[in-house]
Amino acid sequence: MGWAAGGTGRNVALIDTDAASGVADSAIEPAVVPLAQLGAAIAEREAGTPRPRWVWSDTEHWYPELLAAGIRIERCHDLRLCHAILHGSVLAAPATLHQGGVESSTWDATNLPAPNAPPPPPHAAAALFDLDDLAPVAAAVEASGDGIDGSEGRAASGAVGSSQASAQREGDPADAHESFAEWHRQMAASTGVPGADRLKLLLAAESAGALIAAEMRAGGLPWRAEVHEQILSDVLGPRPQPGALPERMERAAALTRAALGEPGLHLDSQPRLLRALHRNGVFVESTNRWLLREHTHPAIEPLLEYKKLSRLLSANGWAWLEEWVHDGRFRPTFVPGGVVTGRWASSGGGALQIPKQLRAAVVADPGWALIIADVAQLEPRVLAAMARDRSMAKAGNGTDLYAGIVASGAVDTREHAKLAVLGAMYGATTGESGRLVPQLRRVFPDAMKLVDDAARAGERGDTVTTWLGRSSPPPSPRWHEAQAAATQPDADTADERRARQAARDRGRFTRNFVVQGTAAEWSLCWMADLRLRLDQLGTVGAASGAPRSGAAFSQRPHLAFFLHDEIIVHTPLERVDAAATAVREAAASAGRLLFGGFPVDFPLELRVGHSSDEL
DNA sequence: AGCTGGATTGGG
DNA sequence: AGAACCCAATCCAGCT
Repeated sequence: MGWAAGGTGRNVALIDTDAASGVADSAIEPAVVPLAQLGAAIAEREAGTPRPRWVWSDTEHWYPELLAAGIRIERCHDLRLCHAILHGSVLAAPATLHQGGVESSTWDATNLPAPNAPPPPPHAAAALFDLDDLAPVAAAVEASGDGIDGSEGRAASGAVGSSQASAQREGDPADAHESFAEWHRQMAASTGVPGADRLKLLLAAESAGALIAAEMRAGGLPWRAEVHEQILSDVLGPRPQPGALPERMERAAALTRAALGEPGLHLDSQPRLLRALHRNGVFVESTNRWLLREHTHPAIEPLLEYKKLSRLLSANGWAWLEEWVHDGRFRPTFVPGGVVTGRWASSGGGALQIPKQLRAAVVADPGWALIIADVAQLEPRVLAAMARDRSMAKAGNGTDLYAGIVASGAVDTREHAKLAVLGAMYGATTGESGRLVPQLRRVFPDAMKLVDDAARAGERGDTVTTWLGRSSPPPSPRWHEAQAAATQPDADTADERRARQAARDRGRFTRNFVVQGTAAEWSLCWMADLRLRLDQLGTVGAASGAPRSGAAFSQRPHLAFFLHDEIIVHTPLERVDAAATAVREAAASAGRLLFGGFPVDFPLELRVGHSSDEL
């Protein structure tokens, strides 16, 4: 069975996508469930076999409340994220989604054309994570008026009463029918095209990522506030009164001001600080740490100390702790697909920039452990697999790809191997890295051809596409203007220089895009696969007490953190070994999902322990 | 008062 | 040390 859900009012409409398949949209009558009973309705269908794939407008909108009620779902299709992928992808059949003038990369139901794509063939939504998943569920939650009872099969249209409800119906992207129609369009766009399998895998992985992001926020990263506070007081001094600076900062500031002979100097103002430095004979262009370090004035050392402490205080000080850590959990907001390449972004809490200094605050609960796993040299391994470069893949057999590259004879030291590989992926042209790249090109021509081709495509203004089908954005109008200006008869050397510069910049972007984006896809598959494996390990002990926030994770191993190529799993001690095995197996599985039988290793550095500091 | 862009520093 | 790619968060300056 399958269900679509949508809506933001007091009632939620569910469409059985199997029953509705082949039925004209106007004839589809959603089952209406009061919003308060949505959790129970979903939980009931999740308990069945096979479990449905929920199709909904936006995981971020629907899932947190379900999680708070202790309800998890196994799989979904996130229309917003998938629309963004399909809208930009050169692999997707364009007409189905682009028709009607949808320009925004964000799915906006108010701009969508009337559904005109034929209903997908039965089971079209079966995704690669479960080829036997023949039961997509579209869940459309629909705003409607008062007095609707929840009997299945009842027409939602009869429920529209108040003008407020009508207004919500008109423009609500979560509307059941809109969701159902958009789902049809997305299936049409991703079915029967070359590369459909990859695209479907990407849509499934992206949607799983949306579930994981919500679950990680709900589950949280175990964070000991008292350990964090101890670090702060050790480094900054005791917590100051509001408005006052911590002792150590105050001292560093005073020493700096004294050395500069300006007792009233405001150190946080770059222009004023710069002028003061100049007056003291320190002729730096900026207050950048590396520039300052080259000078020997007595103000430099305390100033650098002040800047370091200031950073800790403002980014991860007591205020951060109070805002982001509650009940022993750090709950950042992860933003799947938030970066053009497909990497995740974060919003609030600075989840992607936790300084290593504070890692000691990440401590497992009593009776629990942390599993911290990261992939060694993920991006070059992904590159080797994409390019089917067997020599480079072979260099990555074992644990250290850079050592393997040295063994291949391309370069002489591990440090040079690292510089050469990073230079190849980032497009270095100068410096030591730039000089080493040609040596790599000689030994790994296939891998280098892939990134070089991507760079040339970008320089031409073409889009490039990741392994699973996420395409780079096209060049901006400004970019085209710069290129056009350089080809005019009256173009001067400055025009030409600008155009060449813009082309090269874009070439470096597309060069990196294919590798970074495919690495992000590997990580998504790793996590999505791991999530299902961890769920199969089941809960431990007896669930006790009433459901509370986070109850969905209270007794089971769960993903607690993700950062590009690293994950942290928080697990009951009884499940440590099984969870660690799952982490490894999921990595191997991700490699097979993306690259089939191509012989490429993705070795994990995997540590198990109580505190992330000791690991 | 609120926005934008620059500078800086943390992460991969 | 960095460079070269992708970011977020903070503070400040300068603008409307």
